[in-house]
Amino acid sequence: MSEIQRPGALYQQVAAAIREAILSGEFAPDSLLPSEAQLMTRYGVSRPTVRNAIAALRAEGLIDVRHGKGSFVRSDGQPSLTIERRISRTPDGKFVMPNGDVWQEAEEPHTYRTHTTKATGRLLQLGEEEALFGCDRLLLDPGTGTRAMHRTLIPFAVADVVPALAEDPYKRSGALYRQLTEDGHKLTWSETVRARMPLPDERTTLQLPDATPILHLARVTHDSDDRPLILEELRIGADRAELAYRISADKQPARGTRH
Amino acid sequence: MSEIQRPGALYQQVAAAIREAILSGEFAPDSLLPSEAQLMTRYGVSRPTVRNAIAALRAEGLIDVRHGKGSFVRSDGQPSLTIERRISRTPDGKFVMPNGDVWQEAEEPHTYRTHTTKATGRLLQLGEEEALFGCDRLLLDPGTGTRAMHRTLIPFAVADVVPALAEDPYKRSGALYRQLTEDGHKLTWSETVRARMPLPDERTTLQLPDATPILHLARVTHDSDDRPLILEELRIGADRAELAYRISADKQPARGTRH
DNA sequence: ACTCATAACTCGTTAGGACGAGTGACGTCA
DNA sequence: TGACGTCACTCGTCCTAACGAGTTATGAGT
Repeated sequence: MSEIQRPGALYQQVAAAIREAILSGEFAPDSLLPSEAQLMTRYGVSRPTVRNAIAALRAEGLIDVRHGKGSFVRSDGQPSLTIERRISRTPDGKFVMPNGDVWQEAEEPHTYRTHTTKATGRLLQLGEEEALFGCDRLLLDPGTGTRAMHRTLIPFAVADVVPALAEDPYKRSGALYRQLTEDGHKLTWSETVRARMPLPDERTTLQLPDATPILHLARVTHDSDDRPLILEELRIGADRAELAYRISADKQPARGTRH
Repeated sequence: MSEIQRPGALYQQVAAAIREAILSGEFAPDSLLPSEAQLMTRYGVSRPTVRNAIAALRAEGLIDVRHGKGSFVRSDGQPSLTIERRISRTPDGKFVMPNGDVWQEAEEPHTYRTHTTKATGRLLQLGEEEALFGCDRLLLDPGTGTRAMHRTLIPFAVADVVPALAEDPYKRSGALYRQLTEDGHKLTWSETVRARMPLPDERTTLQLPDATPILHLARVTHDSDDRPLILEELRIGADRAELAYRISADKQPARGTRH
């Protein structure tokens, strides 16, 4: 029967006590926490209060709760998959996507036609409602079981001008890059990284645990004249994967980047 | 009185109905949702059920709830701050950190001495319990009000060998890089990006809304012989900031990256 | 017209109760 | 011995009830 007094609401005091016990190591990772009934008597509170405290800890990603079994301290293990966001070429000029070979396609790719949104239009330097080729892939890393959602978007307007893209806009990235390079294009890439909570369909598709954000990457392939050719998006659970970049120190002065 | 029947629990059906209404535009961003009492009569359920549904939508980051006012549709605005993770040099060799000038120090830096953990030791290619200089900064972007937590870690063992670091390990990054370069070091950088839910102290320090993950960056500065010199960590709320990288296509074959 | 107390709304917290559903151990029966 | 059903334990869902606390509009009083 621990005494609690500190700050604010009862359930927050209970949550703080449990959190402290976890972070101090009293409850080891993967170990079973006391049941709701035990916590009720231990802190002298009602079940809603205990459940409220547990809900707070779940939202922090500190514990996992399994129906019929109990609450477990989540092991804050490192991500098991490091995704190198780099593009390499073998001496004979062939593109090699780091990690590109480990990804399998868990389903048949889904190809479709769509239009730019405000967000995708901005990245492709287009207005809204511009026509696009779209291709969605569900990728799977058999080694770790990690899943990722991949999307390729190519504007009609670009495919009209670039034969390599009109031929088959639904190729995989490495094939597209190679084709473009063979046609004489000098490619550059820029990538933005964001994180957010998953929508329900992303949560089920990626098989994410509670309180797990997703990393959302947007990679734009540019031509030598800085015209955007391809937009690729990758969504992946942040519990299993991390991104790795090599940072280059170029000789040009930095430009302003706020927008 | 909308009818609901679909899947699983009652509160999930209610949550799905509200979510659908939001995503379909029936409830515009920043608009006020019906109150709990109204939702109770509208769906014919009790208050706990309504609150459970609302809690689910909060955890998804879809709505914000303000005590005494109501629930509001969160505007899924783009991040207002794009952080260029690039290192540039002016023609005379001076380092320029993109965005480096916009950051102010919201507090006096906190310097201390600590030891490697399993995670930081791995990045610095050291064992555990190796002595480190530490410096924590709370950064502030006055333009957007965005806050970020920055940490610099330098091993004693490195400072012993590299005079530029022993002199003052608590300088800001740009000054450290310049000093090292003047001393003849050829620097390279690698960076890993992860996302996770914030701990309570991070949540308050960074002033984060509900269901907002943080982006966690770890940048390692390497010497020309690939020895790690400096580890920098940056933690920032994913609601306000995104990261931008330029991806280089180098000529070397890719190495395996799984670990 | 202005000030300020009150009322009426909002969500937040806590309690108590009841039943459903997943899990695993135990014991019975074949 | 083995299969299987029961039971006790876990968390999940749903309800009623009451009060606290923040916000805003209303209206009375000055």
